[in-house]
Amino acid sequence: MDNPLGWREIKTEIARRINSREWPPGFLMPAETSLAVEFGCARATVNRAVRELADAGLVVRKRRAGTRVVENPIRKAQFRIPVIRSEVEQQGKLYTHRLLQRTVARPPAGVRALFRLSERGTALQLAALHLADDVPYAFESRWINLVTTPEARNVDFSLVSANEWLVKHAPYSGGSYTISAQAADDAAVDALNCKVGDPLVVVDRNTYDTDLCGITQVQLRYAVGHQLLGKM
Amino acid sequence: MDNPLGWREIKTEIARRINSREWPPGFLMPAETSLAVEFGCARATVNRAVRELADAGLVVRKRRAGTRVVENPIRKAQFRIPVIRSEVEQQGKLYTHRLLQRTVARPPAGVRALFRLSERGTALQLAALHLADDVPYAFESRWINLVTTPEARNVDFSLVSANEWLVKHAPYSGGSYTISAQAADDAAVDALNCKVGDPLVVVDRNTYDTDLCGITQVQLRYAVGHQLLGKM
DNA sequence: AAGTGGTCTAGACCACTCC
DNA sequence: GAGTGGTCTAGACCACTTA
Repeated sequence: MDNPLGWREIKTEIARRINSREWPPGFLMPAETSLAVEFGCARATVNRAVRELADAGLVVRKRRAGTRVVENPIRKAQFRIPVIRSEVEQQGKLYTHRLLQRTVARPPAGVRALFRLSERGTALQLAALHLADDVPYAFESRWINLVTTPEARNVDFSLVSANEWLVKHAPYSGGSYTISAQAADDAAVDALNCKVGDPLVVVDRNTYDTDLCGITQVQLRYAVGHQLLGKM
Repeated sequence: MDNPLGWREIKTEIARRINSREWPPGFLMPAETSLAVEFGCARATVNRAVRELADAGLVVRKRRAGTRVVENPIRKAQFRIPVIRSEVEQQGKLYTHRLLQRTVARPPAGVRALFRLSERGTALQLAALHLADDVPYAFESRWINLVTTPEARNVDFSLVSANEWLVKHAPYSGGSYTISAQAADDAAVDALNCKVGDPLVVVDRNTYDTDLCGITQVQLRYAVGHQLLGKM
């Protein structure tokens, strides 16, 4: 060993051995202590490197059993869900939004379950349009839980978009989403200025607080041709 | 302090303070050393906790400047891109696939650039259909770089799907993808047994080796109604 | 029973950046 | 110059799992 190796270099070197099949799928890697000797560093440094590889899904670690190169690498793709304003402004465009609808109503069963509401419970329903340089960008249909987030009742969502307000004012712990393709219906046609039947990227998103009680449920229908970008 | 606190508990506690607005957006957090004193642990333990929060995008760390609660939390969503076989089998269905086309041809300009080919260079072109319980699941159109992956020329992709083979035999360093919604064209109609114009979820994916030279380019068109699931 | 990874400690040095 | 996070060390104990 010439230089003191950092965890990044060790991680890269191990990743190289895995990619080059020097350590093929299923291979049982040397223990941390052995690697520490090989690389001439402390065990903690190796640990950091291998832990990152485990986070990335390249290896699986088990106490006593050791670290194995994964058989079927399940790649974890990441993509960022920014506030739409940032997304638009990063393209160098002017972001605006329009509140189309705001009512307090009884939500459908799915949302009711998510919010843990009784059959007669109500929630805040919003519809809004996000625009980039005055061109429709995404059409938002949202329910907000007034039990977990009562302050939302008095917010003027024509001034602040619900997304931005919630991000700054609602507690947050996690969420789930689904991406699908749907044909534009009449509401979408009006809002997004497209034709009936046009294929739209649709993102449905649920957000939970720390008790896993639903805070908000939102459906975003993006304008025709929109692409979600990601990395692996 | 009663018990010795682990980094998970510290991470949870700090996340709580951020979610509860006790430490609002933009707030300058105490330094690691202070937190170590408060929590009665070593600085490295606090470091681990705060580093994870930084990875999750809740705080931003800068040397000398300290750690700040982020203003516009950009949530990183993750979703898994498994081998389609696993995806189907996890639903308790029988996975099969059919090779529809296999040619060596001159790829379009986009693929040529990705693979760093000359104008007259060729690559392997595949079309395949993935089925779940004999029902069309996804239609795959793929180009494979025969420079980076020459062994692909002699593989029988009617026996092993290209995805599975590449995952096990091609070096890998990274990739990018885009998700969009597209109307079904004639080819998709034939393969996926749908109607012309039906909205389909389409995933385009590029994969690179360690030199950032393209290995494969693939487009997956999922059957009508397919949803991609993710977590945040 | 033994060997693995998971975690923590107390200390150290360095790189960076703000003052 | 001084204070922050980034990293590394050498050692320790523990939890877990397999043999």
